[in-house]
Amino acid sequence: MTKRKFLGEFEQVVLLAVVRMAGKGYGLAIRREIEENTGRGVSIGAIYATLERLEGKGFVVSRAGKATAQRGGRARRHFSISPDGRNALVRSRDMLDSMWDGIDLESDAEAEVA
Amino acid sequence: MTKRKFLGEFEQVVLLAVVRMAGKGYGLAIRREIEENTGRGVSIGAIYATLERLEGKGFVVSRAGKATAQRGGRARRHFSISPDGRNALVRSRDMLDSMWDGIDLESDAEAEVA
DNA sequence: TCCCGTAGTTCTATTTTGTAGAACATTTCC
DNA sequence: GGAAATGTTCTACAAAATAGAACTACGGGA
Repeated sequence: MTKRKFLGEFEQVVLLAVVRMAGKGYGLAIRREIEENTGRGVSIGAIYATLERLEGKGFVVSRAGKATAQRGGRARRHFSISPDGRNALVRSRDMLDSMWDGIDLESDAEAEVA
Repeated sequence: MTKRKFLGEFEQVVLLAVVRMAGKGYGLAIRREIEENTGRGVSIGAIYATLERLEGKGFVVSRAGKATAQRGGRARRHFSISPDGRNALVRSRDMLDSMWDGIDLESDAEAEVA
């Protein structure tokens, strides 16, 4: 029961997609958002599993959309980020930033050690 | 055997620490580097497991340090990043950056949806 | 010499995350 | 009523994260 202190790699991505969709995000749309923004292909199962976990941790909240919208198909489940989710995102970003700080990978200045 | 396209969250951190240590990094020192930079406490087992995995993927290389150094204790195992590791780091960073692009979590401008 | 302390790495175990895709649900339109 | 469209849930499993005990190896003193 080791409580994690930082978001997983994919959790960050999904949570950011939720933020981007500004409350209008739902499974398929979130997947699209990620694919369009990053070119990264993801399965729908991966999206929901992650969303589910994020909800369990209180980082997102979901609510059922109106069933009868002007289209065919099942009702959407909309997701939005919570204050805790926002904090988690910032914490993860800051942590990574502090590790990146001062690093310049392009300049070939890697020290060699005998 | 689903080949992952991006580094895991902790893999990124460890790999960055390896870069920071500029070839002089080894297990305990890498742990210290992470803890000092981020305040994040990590077990030594976590460090080695990740380093091992990274090496298996060809993202770091390790070489045994001189056994008889001017100190007690076992010989160190030094790690340095590989060109592939550098690419992986950049890819992961860019992917996250593209998701963060345009987002401002501080400004309370989250849309509410009815 | 042998024990102790120090410095490091390995090993063992387990939980959490990440991943895919089939199955299932719900609504519209012919 | 059945097909097509749109979504979500379920099932399974691989990979990553995590902890800490065990083990290894050297130096220094009694």
